[in-house]
Amino acid sequence: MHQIKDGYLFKLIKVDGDLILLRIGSKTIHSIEVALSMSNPPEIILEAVKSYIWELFDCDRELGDFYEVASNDDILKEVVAKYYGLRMICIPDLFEALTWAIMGQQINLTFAYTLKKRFVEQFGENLTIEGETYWLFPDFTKIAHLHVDDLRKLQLTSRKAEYIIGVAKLMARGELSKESLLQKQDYQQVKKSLMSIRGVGAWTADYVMMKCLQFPDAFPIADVGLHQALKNQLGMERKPTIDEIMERSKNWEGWQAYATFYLWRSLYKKTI
DNA sequence: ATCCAGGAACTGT
DNA sequence: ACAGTTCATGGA
Repeated sequence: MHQIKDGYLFKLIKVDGDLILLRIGSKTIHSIEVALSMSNPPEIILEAVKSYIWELFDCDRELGDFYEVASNDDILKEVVAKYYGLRMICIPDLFEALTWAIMGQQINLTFAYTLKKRFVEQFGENLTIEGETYWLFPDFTKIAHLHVDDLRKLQLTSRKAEYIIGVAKLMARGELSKESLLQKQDYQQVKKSLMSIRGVGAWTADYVMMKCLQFPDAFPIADVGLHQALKNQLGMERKPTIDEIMERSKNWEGWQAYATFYLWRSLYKKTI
């Protein structure tokens, strides 16, 4: 879905039917520089690219309050100092966010990435530039027509295949969209709507609200990665219980998604 | 081998 | 509302 090379992030997007490769860089900490594969793009495309980038990195978020909260929190103090400036890396496409969350349920991340790669390379569009191939996440209209067996071949379980095709069908019928979810604008209402979808429980709903709908207070509290990170940060020999996390996260009110994201980041040992 | 993964639906109480 | 069971498969 994306590649990082020479300090640039490459990402393929589709605007108005055109596939456009973005080369995203940042020369100073207060700027983002984007180059397009399309020459002389019209203004309307430039605007679409700008809003995409803005959403991808959650740029409307003012992080001052979060850092204020985190600097007074024993758990967050360290990760915030370490990854200062990190913003939520969002998944603007609702279908991608839901599908990815469903794929990743109850399996290790390595295998989840394998599944996603197979899914994308089987059903997604791609563009090859200078010998490098870039992929677009599959469109829900295409997935809506599939059968469970089509996804079983990729080693998705029958259940997950049903869930993913079900989500695609809901979206294809116009019964589920990012716009309609965002119109609710009340945390519990949005979460309830998401959880009414087969295959979407509390964890997935919160994950999607965090990574796609940009709720800074979304909190996938049952997440095992979060538990692992907390165990590490607190130097515990066991993972914390849900009750313990509820207690310790009281300070994070309003910023649970960012707290979770920074803690997830602490699990990723490889230095970029 | 054994445990467990960035869970959720289903079933029984 | 709540607890236990089933699904399902690769990574470490």
